[in-house]
Amino acid sequence: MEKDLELNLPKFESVFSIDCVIFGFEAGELKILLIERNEDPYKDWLALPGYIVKQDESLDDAAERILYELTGLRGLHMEQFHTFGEVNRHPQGRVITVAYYALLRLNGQKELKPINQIAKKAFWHPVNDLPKLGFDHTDIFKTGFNKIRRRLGYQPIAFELLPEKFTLTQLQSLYEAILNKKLDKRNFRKKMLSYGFLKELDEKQKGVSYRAAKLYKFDRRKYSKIFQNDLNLDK
Amino acid sequence: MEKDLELNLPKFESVFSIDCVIFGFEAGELKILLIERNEDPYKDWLALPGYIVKQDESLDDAAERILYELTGLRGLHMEQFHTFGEVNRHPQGRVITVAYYALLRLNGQKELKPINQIAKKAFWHPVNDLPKLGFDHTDIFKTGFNKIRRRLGYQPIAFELLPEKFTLTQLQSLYEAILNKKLDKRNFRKKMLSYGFLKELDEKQKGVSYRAAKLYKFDRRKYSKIFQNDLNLDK
DNA sequence: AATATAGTGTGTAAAAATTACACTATATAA
DNA sequence: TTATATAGTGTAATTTTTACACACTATATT
Repeated sequence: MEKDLELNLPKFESVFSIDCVIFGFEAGELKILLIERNEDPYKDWLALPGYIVKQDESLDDAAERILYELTGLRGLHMEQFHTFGEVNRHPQGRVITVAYYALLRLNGQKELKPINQIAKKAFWHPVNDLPKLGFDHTDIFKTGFNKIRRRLGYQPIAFELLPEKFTLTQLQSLYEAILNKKLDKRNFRKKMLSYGFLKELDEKQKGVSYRAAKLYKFDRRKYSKIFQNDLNLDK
Repeated sequence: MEKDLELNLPKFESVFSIDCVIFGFEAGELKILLIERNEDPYKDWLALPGYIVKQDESLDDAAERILYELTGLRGLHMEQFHTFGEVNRHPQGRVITVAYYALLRLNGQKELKPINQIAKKAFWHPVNDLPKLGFDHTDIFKTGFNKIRRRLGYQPIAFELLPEKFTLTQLQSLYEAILNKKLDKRNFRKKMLSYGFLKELDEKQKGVSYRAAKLYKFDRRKYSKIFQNDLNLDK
């Protein structure tokens, strides 16, 4: 940690903050939401969107507010995944941070506009080839990425990253991006369809210069029914 | 939350604490470590072992210290599993708590002796039929129990609860206790042995009034090798 | 010494899930 | 019309999971 970052800044005794690891998927590529900081410490550095929790708000509420203020995004379903509490992780003193993640569909992205002045700008960056980040945010990102990779196996998180209507190839390439490996097309389709929670639509892809693929959507009702059975009808 | 608990106590603005959900297994029964509090708020109530983190210690260090001071236990491998941060979860003000879990073998338990005066006593209590706990500790316990239930499927946590040498029946009844369902004996053994990380010893159970079972131990080296392969040699 | 008791230890066949693998179909662009 | 780029499809072999019942053995009891 750069020691000169500490100069002339107030000291914290006991503060909690939130940091957000927000994934997006676009053009077959998995991305993460970063800000350029406009405030010390780490002014002008790239970092995860994150800030201090207020006295009278829950962690979940703080996460939603902070993400909104720094990036203009709101209404995401975020979940905490780890709390980082090393003594010297923040140059101004003792700050522990609760890290949240969310997944977001990036179809035809509106510009990201920070609401307050803490962030100079907010933007999407591919998860591969991530730049150096302020604080311990590189660690936080890595921990979060491992978490969603795990979660992909037993929770329907992929659909949060796709447009409402998607092709099976899009779904597969998302899985491949998160798991970082190639999957077999026929086996992937067989398996996904066998779950029974994908609804085939009477519609096809448009605007492509090759055979258009069928569109599907995720049927959350059916998913819940199946998932509940898994939990309750245990033998 | 009982409002009169707030009377005459100092107010906290911003404090972090640790709470510990420690599981033990004894006589076929899964237990959890509780204390009887000797300090307001919730004086004389039962609660999870937990207390406030100091300025100059990491969360992991705090967890170890606090568990030791309240119960006399130390050297456990603890891991955080969730952070609880509702605004009013603590009657004295804003306290967020990072919850940790650990698993412990209870073979021929030495008495539990709190080191400082925060806890009147510490004791093991069966996880079924849990009494009412102070703060939001019942929620914390439930969240922790669900976590280890999940983790049982992909991490070798069961062995932390058993003595070094154990029988397959003991292992099975531990799985049954955590998962809260009966398993098939032959299938369970076949599967466990097929992993190849259980080492059969040249030794048998002693002091039982029936055919003595073979003893096994968990071979962590072999486990690591297998587990690493799972992670790296992905197709 | 015989017997009761209580838990140990073992095998197989059927069903289900997973894997590996390659070609035809179709939409658009040139 | 032809080139190109992706969509869409089936099967056999292998592996994993499931369901299921009885003989064995050490001790305790009579």
